[in-house]
Amino acid sequence: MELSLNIKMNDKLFIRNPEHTDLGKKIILFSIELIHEKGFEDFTFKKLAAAIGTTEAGVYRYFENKHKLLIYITAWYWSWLEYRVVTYTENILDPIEKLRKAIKFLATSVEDDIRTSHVNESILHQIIISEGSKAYLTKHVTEDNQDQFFKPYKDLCATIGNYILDCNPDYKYPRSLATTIIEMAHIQNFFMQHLPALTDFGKSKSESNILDFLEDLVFHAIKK
Amino acid sequence: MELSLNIKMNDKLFIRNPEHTDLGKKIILFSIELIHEKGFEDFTFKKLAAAIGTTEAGVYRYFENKHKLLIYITAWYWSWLEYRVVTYTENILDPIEKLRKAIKFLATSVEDDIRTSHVNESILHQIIISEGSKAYLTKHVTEDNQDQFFKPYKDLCATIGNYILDCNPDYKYPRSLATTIIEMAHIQNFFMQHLPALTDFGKSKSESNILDFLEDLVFHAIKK
DNA sequence: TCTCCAAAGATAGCAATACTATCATAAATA
DNA sequence: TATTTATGATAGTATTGCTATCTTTGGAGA
Repeated sequence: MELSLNIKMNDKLFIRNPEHTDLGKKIILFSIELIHEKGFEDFTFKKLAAAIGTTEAGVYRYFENKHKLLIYITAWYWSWLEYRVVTYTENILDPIEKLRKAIKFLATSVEDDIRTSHVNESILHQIIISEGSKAYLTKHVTEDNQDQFFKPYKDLCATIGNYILDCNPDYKYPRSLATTIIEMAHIQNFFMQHLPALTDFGKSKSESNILDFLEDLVFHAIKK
Repeated sequence: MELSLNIKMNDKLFIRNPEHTDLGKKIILFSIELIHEKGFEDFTFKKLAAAIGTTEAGVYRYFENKHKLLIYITAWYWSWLEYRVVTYTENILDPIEKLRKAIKFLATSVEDDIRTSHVNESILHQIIISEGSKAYLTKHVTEDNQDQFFKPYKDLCATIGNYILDCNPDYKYPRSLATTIIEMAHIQNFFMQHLPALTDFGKSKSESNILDFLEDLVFHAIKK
């Protein structure tokens, strides 16, 4: 039996749907590798084309520019992550345990998901940490938002926000706490790796410490 | 009486010290305006030179590239902010009140500081929110860190971390909580302005709500 | 007052980036 | 078999991100 997982993407993000063709899938696969290797600023469609063995024009047939491609892969990540969080927590009845498990999904590295052959989730997670916020930190965030590019992130935020409300219906900041968990999971991870003086995890450099910090933060915040 | 405030900057950040000349000060002043107006990606030294009335080569005599200039202005901001936090909280004896005041400084917009004629702090604050993290979200963060470019941020983080420990010496994550306050003050502000569904402040769009959220978060976290 | 020297202006040039356009060809489909 | 559709191959253009060189100017020291 062959598993496969398909995520429906906003079709304003691309010119031609990369999931529909071999070249399209290669563009996704190699762009994740190349952005991870060079960083988003040094990543170009020309280099991507060379890595794939196609031409620059070939890539431009799929994506308008590299920023749209970044939004595409970050949106894909949020969709995939929410799918995982929901799937793996749906049979947990205790809301505290449910939220705890969700935090774990948000704050922990992932193995490559074999159901998605054209995406390496492990590297993608690293990209989200280092480059993810560049998807929305732009002057055109409002137009991009009107085109619903950030809906997957918002959906995840709403889901986690509801988990928080299930623990404490009176808590006043469920969405802001949800984004705090998500953003801090990434930022503390980046700081731990590259600017350890900005964290308390410099010595061990272990993800489990970030998890402890976030759990401590969240469960104190929502304590009745 | 004329006030003036001078912040000593890491001299690896520039080729020629911009504080020493008229043109240098103009570069700082106009770059803050232009980055705010166009966003960092669309900001170029050519456009900056045109805005100032000098030439591209003129700007390159002060800064190696636009990324060094971004690090310069963010580092300046962190130094200036720490100076303010320390100055305006040093006579508060109650550690809880001291931390509360510090959070207010971190999470609230500023008026232009008249003691620094070549910097508009109010616009600078907006830049830090939208572009600040791009200073360290690069592939060369490690080299930049070795050159001590992020020391002002680390110093601020250590200061706030100590305020936290003054409230509760047993709290296990003072630095991570400090960066959480600082980063979330900015991210929640950005989300409130541009992606309100990611926060609980979309309706009022008021900074005081962010402040309430952060205070609630911090004082629950460090409660003995 | 002269000199000289640092700062700035003026201009040129070059490789890379970020695209757009056109034409040919191969494979899939009707 | 005709005709879309995807890709390949190639060219071209404006802008970006620099570096280099030569000239001018305005003050500080002799």
